[in-house]
Amino acid sequence: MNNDKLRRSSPVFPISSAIRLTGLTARQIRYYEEKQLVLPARSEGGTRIFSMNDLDTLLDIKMYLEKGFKMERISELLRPRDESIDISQLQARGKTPVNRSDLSRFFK
DNA sequence: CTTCTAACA
DNA sequence: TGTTAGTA
Repeated sequence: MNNDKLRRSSPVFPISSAIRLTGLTARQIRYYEEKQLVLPARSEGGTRIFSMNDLDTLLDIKMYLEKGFKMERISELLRPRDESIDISQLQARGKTPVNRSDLSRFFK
């Protein structure tokens, strides 16, 4: 359903949650935002609010960096996640959407 | 919590 | 290039 897409893109987590859930540092997360790899929303006070999609993206960034990918390459791999792009469009491009909102990803 | 600058390998 | 310390 479309409700899933909405829930997954709803900004709800503060950076402290993102830090604990991804194992990244605040600086790393801000650095990735600076590189446009993640685009968290902002609260009224100016703090970052992450959606589940953002957290998934951060986990992917972490995984790809461990595999030695350049960030430039990672941003290419992550681009298809934009909500403006439909799954059918992804398939037309020969790219497979990753399972999202799988909480087991946050634990090892 | 934020932003910014400078520094390191 | 990716990350960090120190700062305000």
